[in-house]
Amino acid sequence: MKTRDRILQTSLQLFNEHGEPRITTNHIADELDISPGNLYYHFRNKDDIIWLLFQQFERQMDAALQVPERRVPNMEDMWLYLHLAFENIWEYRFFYRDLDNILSRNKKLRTHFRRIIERKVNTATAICTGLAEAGIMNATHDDIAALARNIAVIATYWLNFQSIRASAANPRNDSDHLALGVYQVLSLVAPFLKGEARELLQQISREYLK
Amino acid sequence: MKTRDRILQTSLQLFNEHGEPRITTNHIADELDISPGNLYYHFRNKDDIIWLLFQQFERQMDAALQVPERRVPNMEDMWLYLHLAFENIWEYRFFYRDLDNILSRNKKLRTHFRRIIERKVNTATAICTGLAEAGIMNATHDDIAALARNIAVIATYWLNFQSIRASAANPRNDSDHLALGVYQVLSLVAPFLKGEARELLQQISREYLK
DNA sequence: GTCTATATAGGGATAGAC
DNA sequence: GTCTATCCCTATATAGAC
Repeated sequence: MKTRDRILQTSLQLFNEHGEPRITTNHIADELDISPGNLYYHFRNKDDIIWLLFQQFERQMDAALQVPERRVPNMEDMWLYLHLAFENIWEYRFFYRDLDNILSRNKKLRTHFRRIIERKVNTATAICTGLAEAGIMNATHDDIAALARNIAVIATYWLNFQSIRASAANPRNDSDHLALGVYQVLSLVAPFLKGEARELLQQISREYLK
Repeated sequence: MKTRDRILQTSLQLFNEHGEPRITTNHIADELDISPGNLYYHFRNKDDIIWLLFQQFERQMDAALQVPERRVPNMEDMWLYLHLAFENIWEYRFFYRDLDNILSRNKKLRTHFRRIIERKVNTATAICTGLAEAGIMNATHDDIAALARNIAVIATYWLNFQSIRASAANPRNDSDHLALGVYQVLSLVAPFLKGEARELLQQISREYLK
């Protein structure tokens, strides 16, 4: 594996574990048993590393947020869709932990991140509108607008919320947090669904949280 | 006004405006036209200032999160309740901007903040259970549990979410952000309400967002 | 209570040898 | 590509005079 890639990989891991502001370029170099000078041969500065990591994240997120099919999505689609998004966020969670801090240092990154947020809102709106038109969902235009914003907030901050709540006394493993996040988003949508779809969703949720 | 209080006030203002990590003790002293040494006469260190500010916040939040009356809360109660909570968060928003960062530095603060979060969830649960028992709300125990968590997430992170989305091109004033936050939370609750209560809520929301 | 001066430490980043 | 050595800067915090 090339040194450049090892730096990226190790940075991601350390950032996720300890938070980006606490990890210095020296820490990264130490962890890799390379010199700080070597690190600066491969990257201009710390923000450069972060930018590269962000681009990886953005590519995966763009892929995850696509709604490829033309048909109206069903509940299983939504489940899969959310799961992919949450896994991605989990993989690059350092980003979300210090979001304001990181975005305020880098204008380009801020623009791109905002685009991801808008895309979350738009995709959620499109799916819900599709469900409403198909007669599966019962919601007005305003309902859907508010719902889509709430979906985006939960999808963005759920892991942060959990990491504050989670206590050492009552540990859960990582995938539990993701599953609960998906469940929380689905429970936002559920009350707007009509009879059968709603029950199907509850069934999936129960299965999922076991 | 005592120097000690001026330090607290100015710190809060600078933290809110620029973010706590970017404001040093020197910045605070500069802004007040006092020496750094003077600042350290009044406070042991920066975390001491933050802790004092947190205690102010906690006191106000505890007051806001009380559900004093014994009667079942109506929609206007909820509106008022949420509004107080959001105003409080807005006043100490620096805290929420770099939440993980600040909590990871101070264990005592983490414990207390977690308590506030739990209290948000519990109060939301209590109100919803009250509404359900009064026949105003239609929701199972599990519905309410998920709903209360979502309410807490939106109430905690809405302002962060807005500050990322808000663009310089389309400025809104502060109170608009707060109002929209209250609306977002109410729209979480609305679909579980029965006929009249739901319409009353929509009416309040419309009035509120004008 | 307040100031000036300063110690200490750490992070970001570069120069130049190998 | 990689290392060693080092520079600069900034932030926290203290000592001691006034």
